[in-house]
Amino acid sequence: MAVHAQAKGVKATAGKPRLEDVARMANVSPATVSRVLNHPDIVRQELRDKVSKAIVALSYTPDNAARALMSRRSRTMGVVVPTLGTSIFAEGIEALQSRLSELEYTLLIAVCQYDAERELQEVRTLTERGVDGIVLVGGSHLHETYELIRRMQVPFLTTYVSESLNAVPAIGIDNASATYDMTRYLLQLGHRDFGVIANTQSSSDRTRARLIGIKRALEEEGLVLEDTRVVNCTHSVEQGRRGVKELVTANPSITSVICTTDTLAVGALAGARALGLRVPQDLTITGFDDIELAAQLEPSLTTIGTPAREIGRLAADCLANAIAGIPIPISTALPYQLIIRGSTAKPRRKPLRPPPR
Amino acid sequence: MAVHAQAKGVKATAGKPRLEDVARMANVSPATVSRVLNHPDIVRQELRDKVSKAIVALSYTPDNAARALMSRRSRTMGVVVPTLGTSIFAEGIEALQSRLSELEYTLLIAVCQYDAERELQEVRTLTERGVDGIVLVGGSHLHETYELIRRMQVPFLTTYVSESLNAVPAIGIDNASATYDMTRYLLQLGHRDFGVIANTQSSSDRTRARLIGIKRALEEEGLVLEDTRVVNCTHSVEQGRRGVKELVTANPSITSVICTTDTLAVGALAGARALGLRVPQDLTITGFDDIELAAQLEPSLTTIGTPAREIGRLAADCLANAIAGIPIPISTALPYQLIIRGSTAKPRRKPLRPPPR
DNA sequence: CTGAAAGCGCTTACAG
DNA sequence: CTGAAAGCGCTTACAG
Repeated sequence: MAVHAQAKGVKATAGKPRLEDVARMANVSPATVSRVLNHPDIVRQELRDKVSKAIVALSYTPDNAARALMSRRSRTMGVVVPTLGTSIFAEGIEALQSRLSELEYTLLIAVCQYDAERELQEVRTLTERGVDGIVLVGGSHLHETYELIRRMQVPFLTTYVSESLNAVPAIGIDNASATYDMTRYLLQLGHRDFGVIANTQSSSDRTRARLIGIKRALEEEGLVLEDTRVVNCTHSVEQGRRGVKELVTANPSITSVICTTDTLAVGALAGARALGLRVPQDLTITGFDDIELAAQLEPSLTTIGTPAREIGRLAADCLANAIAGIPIPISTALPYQLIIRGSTAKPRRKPLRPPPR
Repeated sequence: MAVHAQAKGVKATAGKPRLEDVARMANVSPATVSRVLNHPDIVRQELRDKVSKAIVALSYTPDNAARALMSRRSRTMGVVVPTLGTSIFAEGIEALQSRLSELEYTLLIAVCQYDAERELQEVRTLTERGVDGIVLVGGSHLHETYELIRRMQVPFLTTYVSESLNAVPAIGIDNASATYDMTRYLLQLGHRDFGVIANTQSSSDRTRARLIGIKRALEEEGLVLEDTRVVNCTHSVEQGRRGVKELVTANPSITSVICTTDTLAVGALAGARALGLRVPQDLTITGFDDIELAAQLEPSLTTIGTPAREIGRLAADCLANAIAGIPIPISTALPYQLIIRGSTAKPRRKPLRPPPR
């Protein structure tokens, strides 16, 4: 008992100051200190000043755990992204965090490596940590993930796609429309003989939408994209490199290769080079995302620009609004950009020489 | 009063189950449920099973705010990075988060854009959120930042540099030694006439160390790096582009340009191209970091590889260990790699033509 | 090994 | 406008 009391005594002097310490110093009740912190307008000026002084004097900061316990609000949001290695996700997160910081929220981040099970696990952790809102990427998630978040009764939105699924608000771009535009541009250049490299193994909904856009544009011209013209793969530079070889070997008449991401296109560029093909003279190659690298490559990459920062910033605002009772628009379609650079040109006239070596 | 009671009744059925609900269902005291959760070994098997079943039946998850309030542990770590736009930081964060997740910690992330004031502000937020540990990048931080963290009495470490400052444990590489090796390699190729592009405006300690390494190697050969040979700039591709023009214009005899980061080197490569200079035939250019882009450029970039993933993973382990009472080594120097690619060659024989256009 | 009780540091009806 | 009191959902000495 005596020991306990002493321990408490030590704590009071050495430990972090508590609300009570501020109250004592300012000669008011703890309730008043709390009010100064949370609803300053309902406290008389005089007391407000006394309390403020005491807070500064003790350099008091409220304990967030206690605060969260009472208010049922952690002032923390959670996000799960497939990876940070792609600059559009890195940029989006950066903007999300910056904006949240301005709104006085912190950001809990998790990476799932394009693995839906892992995403569920991370979402579970986030909900257990009591986040006030959740941001995911894309529209394909495990059923349990949706359920879990719904049970939490927490604002939730999906990013990088504009199409809402399962009534979850979405902020992003119309992927199908973007690849449709890209394909129309290539058709206008005169291309009729296409190959596609698509990371269908992962992030399935965005890739699927991108494939749909390509096919729609081709069909309008009476062209059909045969299965042999589509390489399905995972998401890596290496897969792009392999993909272009596969396509050109199987279909030497191909003049244009559409990749569903820039990462794949970077690989395709390298693969074309390895085959002795000049881009864009011998082969046109396009990407999607406009990663930082795209403009710096030789040739620079024709691609679709995604407004990643804008997505992140908007996501932050929408979550904060939702908590304040303002509903999140079910679908927010942001403008994308068709960025024409050096990797696209009119189709070559002559057939391809058989690959050297 | 009646209303209040009713509200409570509703809550008990509709809201999240609490520890007490589990206890009631399992016919034990709340204390026992808590023990099953935290110290299962001191609970009799039979009760343990009953409690476990009740937990599953109610799909109970403990409230972290309450838990944190009692245990003084949030099971959350915090990290502040200069940016996520550089792949080495993105990779490091990814590895840090993955490992923390395995250790059942969550990660609060903040970005400071190379701004020390902003870093302090974000650290302040992290400490107020009650993180159990903090990771920063590099060794140059505001005095207040160190003080703040010290007061928090929370494990703290610095990453990407191996040199410990202010007694803060460091995990990273020896930057000076890395650029020393790089410079020696260039000297061995025959270069004697150097220029340097350095982002001295930001992340000062790492850049400073890198400059020191360069100068040490040169001095050993009796060479001096004059001030006109060093372009001081901020961190962007554009600055690298500008830097190389400045250097070559002022000193046409330069044969080799050392950049303190890959981002600058990417700009330098583009700048050289714009000047009509071939790399590496006319000009040798080197970077630092081995960002993803480095291998894909044309020419590919000679650079220093930093073990970012390893740094992140180790940081997670060290923080967790520190909480368990195992002290963090004051300095952990990880191996870097000199990666020789296509942007470096022997110096040209002839003087540079005056820049075309 | 288990339960009753106190308490972590706050917030917010309630009563003045 | 302010204070005394209850309580948020847990954990952990303490006593059995």
